[in-house]
Parts: sequence; structure tokens; C-alpha cells
Amino acid sequence: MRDDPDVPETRRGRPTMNDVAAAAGVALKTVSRVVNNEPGVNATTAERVHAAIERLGYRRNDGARTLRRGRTASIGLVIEDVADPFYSGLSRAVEDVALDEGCLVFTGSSGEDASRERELVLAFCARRVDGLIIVPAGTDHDYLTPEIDAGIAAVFADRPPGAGPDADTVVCDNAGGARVGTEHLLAHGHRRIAFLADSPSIFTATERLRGYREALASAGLPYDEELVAMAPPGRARALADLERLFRLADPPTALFTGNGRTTVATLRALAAPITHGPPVAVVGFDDFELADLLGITVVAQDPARLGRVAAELLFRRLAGESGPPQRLELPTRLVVRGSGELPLRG
Amino acid sequence: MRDDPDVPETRRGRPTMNDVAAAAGVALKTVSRVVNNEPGVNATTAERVHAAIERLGYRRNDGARTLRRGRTASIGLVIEDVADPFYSGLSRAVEDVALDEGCLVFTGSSGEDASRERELVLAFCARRVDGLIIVPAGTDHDYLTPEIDAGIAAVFADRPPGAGPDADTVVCDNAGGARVGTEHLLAHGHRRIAFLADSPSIFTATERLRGYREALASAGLPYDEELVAMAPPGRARALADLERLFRLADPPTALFTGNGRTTVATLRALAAPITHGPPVAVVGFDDFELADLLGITVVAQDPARLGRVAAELLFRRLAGESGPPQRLELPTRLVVRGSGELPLRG
DNA sequence: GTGAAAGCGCTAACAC
DNA sequence: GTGTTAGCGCTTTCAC
Repeated sequence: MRDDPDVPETRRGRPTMNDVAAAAGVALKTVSRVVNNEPGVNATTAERVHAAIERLGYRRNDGARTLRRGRTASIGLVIEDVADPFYSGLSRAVEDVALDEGCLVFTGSSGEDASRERELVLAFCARRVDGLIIVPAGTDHDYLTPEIDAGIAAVFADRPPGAGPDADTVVCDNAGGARVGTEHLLAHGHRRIAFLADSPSIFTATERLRGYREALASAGLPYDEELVAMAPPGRARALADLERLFRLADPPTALFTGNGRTTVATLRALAAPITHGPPVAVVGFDDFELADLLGITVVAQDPARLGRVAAELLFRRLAGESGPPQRLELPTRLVVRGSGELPLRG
Repeated sequence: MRDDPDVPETRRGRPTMNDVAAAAGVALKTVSRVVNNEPGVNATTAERVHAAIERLGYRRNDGARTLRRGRTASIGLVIEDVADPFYSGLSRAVEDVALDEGCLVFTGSSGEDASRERELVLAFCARRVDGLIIVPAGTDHDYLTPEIDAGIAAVFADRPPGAGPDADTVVCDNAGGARVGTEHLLAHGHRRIAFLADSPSIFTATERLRGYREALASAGLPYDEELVAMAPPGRARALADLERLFRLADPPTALFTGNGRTTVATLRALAAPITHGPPVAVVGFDDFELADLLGITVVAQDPARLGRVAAELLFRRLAGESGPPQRLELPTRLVVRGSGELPLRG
């Protein structure tokens, strides 16, 4: 009963350009010109508009602007987990590039769940993000085809897309890095090198396995499946793997761990009393905080660079760069810190 | 044949509800009902609409929807740096709560820069986010008052806001945690305990200093400014501080480090040859990855819980919960791992 | 220089 | 059940 739908003094919500126009005694379009710094407005008129803006606490509604203009000046970033230092480093780089481009970033963690990845990506598309940077969790990206056809740019980072559209991709030299890491252990005399990594369903894990196998093959060594353990990282799993490996008739004298999480889980497991035995050499793929203090030799990649390169590629596409999908591969770097140089005991 | 009414081939952009309506031979509103699962649509009509949606690759434009409905179903999160594990843990928790609420998250890193914080927050407000979670970098939040008055909910996390609006705030028990950590060192016989932390301009650093001082006072010990060093964390700075401290006439036998970054920087500095001397006990505020392997005793807080509590508070406000601004304080927990139990050498 | 009118794609409030 | 008519707050013509 006390509903007064059209009382400007008791406005619900925020002032609009119309309100500012009324307050300044000018037309809507003039306010628009002032707000967007368009030329061709009398200085004193502009001043009056600015005063009204200040007085009413007006702030442009970018949602409405976006609806009219077509571009939202926002991108979507889907990673596996922001809480993982690898992806949070990547995120920060993407954010920084985006901010430079005047673009905001929706971030979402898929948790390595393909349906959650899809849900997030489609939600971002419904918001009409201009572009997407995706660390794919799933292997089927057909769902993206209509979105890409509709003009949403997409760049895949860290892993290539599965079945579906062929889009720009930035990965690191997974196989090459793993080969270098394995060769480093071989060079220190090791012949029984275990390979511990994430599930084979994950692209990077499989690529790194390939590098490991290449190194063995180059050295004329056989590939022994007993020395390989691939599953999602975790303490319990690392313990079980090490127990099994160390009980082998011909146990490993060195470990190559296939990503940051696996390396950390393995180091924890190695510290457990149950796995105590002769020391083993360790080289891990991915650098991690405090690896230096712990003296862990790693094959490092640069997550920030990965994010930056992916974002730059995306914005080049948004700026109109055409051409076939690119596939970039970033280098890795062996960082020697001690754990990988433990020689084979004669 | 060039003009297939169902699939307009030269349309710029994406199909709209209007296109779907035309293709299905129904009115716009019917499409809207189907898309939004509103009741009261004949099953066969709905089927025809679904078919048209499928055929055209239609996806609702949430930007337009939002403009009409008033709520954007998105929130803005401004933290110091996503690449910092503390904030990335917080981010993930916020994301998870938001996703449960059907809400997307804009994330931005302020880099401890007040103007960037302001810029991000205002950009989020221009997108008309429903709410904000802010780890304040600046000390003046007056700029937020019009936004909050306009109905944007805001929750401050990790640190309270500076001058400006009085909003919900979730912090941890900084002073209490620091007191417990310092008392732990005192209990092991230490009387000369250095305090290394971030700049005094940062709320948490100052609060933790307060707890440190309380512990000293309770033990009847004097507060010695020579033992206190507060500045942004970094390796060079940690080295310089330690060198100075160890050269004091009465050097510290224990260190209390005031946050994760400082602890890590200090541990690195302690490992440098230049600081080699008698071992010191160390207790750090904030847990960090691999602190367990390094045997570092810490006063742990739970960044994920901080994020979750802040997000839950925000969504309760968005759901209409009224009442005065709340100020929540989360507990900390002493985690004993060895470095803090090094006894004072007699 | 300035302004009126027509949408952007959708939902809300009513017709029928 | 279904359709029609107004807008949401802005930008884009194009007229003055």
C-alpha cells in the first residue's frame, strides 16, 4: 500500500544516465558523451554533467553498455585448482595481462572434473566473455564448438583440447623435460629409475612418461612397467607405491616424479619411517616453493610465463589476428640442487 | 536455398530468443518460459522450442537477463595476490561457495596497492556484481560508501577496512596466535626472541606484534625494539635483518616470523653461509607447504575456512539477512614440528 | 554542440 | 497455455 513505483527521490537502485541527464538539465546522449570522454562537448556543459554525476554518485552500468556494444571486456579462466601453486601462478599472470587490456577475469576451478569444466565454461559463455583460457580437465570439447563458432576466442593452456575444436594451445615441453630429467639420473649412474606421476588420462603425465621412455631407450635400457606408477597424487598412494617399489627384487635407486604434487607427496612418503632404506636420488618435474631449501633437483617450467603467453595469444586473437590455430611449446629448465645428483652406490 | 529461415547464415553474433521463437513458430515469451524452466508450457510446444534451441545453438545471454532482473549472480573477489598460497587457498573456498550459490567470481589481485584495489573494486561495481569480498590493501575505503549504499554487499577478509564504511569483517585471531607462538618459545627458555614481520602498515603484522608484546609483558620481559624488524618480505631484507640481529651484543636465540612469506624468506636466509652461527629456534605465523618436512613449528590459520566463512557471510547478506555489521574472528592453532622446541642452550 | 529515437536480448506484467 | 507490450541502462544512428 505504501508502494510508490515512480518516486525519484526514493529511488531504489542506482542513478542512471537518465537521472544524471535530468539533474544536469541535458539530454541523455550528452551524459553518455561525457561519461565516455567523447569529444564535442562544451566544457561548461561537461562541467555541469560532472557535477551531477558526483552529486548523485553515478557509476556507469557496464552490463548495459556491454549489451549494446557486443563486447564484455571480460574473459573466463578455467583451471584445475587455484589453490595449486602451479595454477595460481598461471592465474596471476593471466590477470595481469587482462588488466592491462582493460579486461576482467572470471576464474573457476574445475577440480579435474570434466563436467564441472564444461559447466564453468558454458556459464562464462552465457555471460558472453570475449575469450576463454582453459586448462582442460575433460577430453571432449565438442561442447565448445558452437561457442567458438559464435565468436568466443579460446586458448588452451597446459594441455591441448580433446576431441572438438582445434584451438590455440600453449603447453610446455613435457616429453623433452622428462627426458632431460631422466637422462640426468642416468648420467649419475642410475639404471633402475622409477617413474611416479599422475593418471595416464592426464596429457602432461603421458607426455612425461614418453620422455622418460625415450631417455631409457636412448641409453639402451629396457622399459620396466614395474617401475612405473601413475595415479592421482596423494600421501597414501605415494606410500603404497614406494613400499611396493622398494620391495622389488631389483628396486629403483632413483625416482623421477612427474609433477609438483607427486613430488611433494613422494618426499613426504620418503620421510616416513616405513619407507626408510638406502637413500634414493630424486628428480621432479615442476619446481615448487622450498625445493631449494630441501635440495630437490627439478625440471622447472614457468607457470607465470605459460599464463602470460596464453593470455597474450588470446588478446591477439581478440584484436583480430587470424590464421590457423597455433600450438606453442615452452621450454623447461633443469635446476640442479642435490637430490638428483646422488650417485649410484657401487 | 540461400535463405534458410531456420539457420540465418549471415547473422552477426549469436541467435537470440527471437530467432528461436521464429524458428519454433512461437512467441518470444514462450521461448523464455522454456529456457527458464517456467511451468505452464505445453509439452509438445516445449519440445519444438528445445529442438529449435538445439538446431540454432542458442544459449541465453545472461548479460541481458541480468540487466532486466537486477541481479548479476556474480561477485568480485579482491585479494593481495592469487599466486600467494594463502590467498589462493582463500580464493578456492570463495569460488566453491559461490558456485554452490550459482554465482560466478571475478578475481583480481591488488598487489598490496591501494589504488589498484580501488580500481578493481570499482570495475567490479561497474559490472554490478552482487557482492564483494575484499582483502583490503588500502586504508581508506570511503570510495566504497556509494556502492554499499547502492546495495552492493561487501565483506572484508583477513583485514578490517580502513576509514569508510563499516562492513562485515572476517579475520583470524592475529594477536592471540602471535601470543601463543611467542609463549611457546618462552616456555622453551628463550628470553631474546626476535620478531620479523611485514610492514607495520599491514593490519595483521601490527596485530601480531601486539600479541608478541603481550606475551613478553606477561612473562615480565622487556620489549626491545632492536629485536623487531618489520618490512615487506624478501630474501635480501631477511638476510640483512638476520645479520644485524646476530651481531647484537645480546643476540636473539629464537625468531618469531610474522607471516608465511617472511618465514620462508627467513628460512632461506638462515640457510645462507653468511648467517651461520648457533642455531636459533623458529616459530612462524601461517602454515605453509612442506613446513612439515622442514620441521617448522607454526601458528596455523586456515585460509580456506577464512574464504568460506567470508563467502557464507556474504551470501547470507545477499539472501536478505540484516543486522549490524559482523566482525568474526577465526581461531589459530599451534602446530609443533621441532623448530620451535629447540631449547635455549645453557 | 546537442538531442530524439531506435534498439542490444532479455524478463515482468499483463493481456487473451 | 500463450502472446503482447514495456522496459532494464546503455550506445548508435542521424537529425537539428
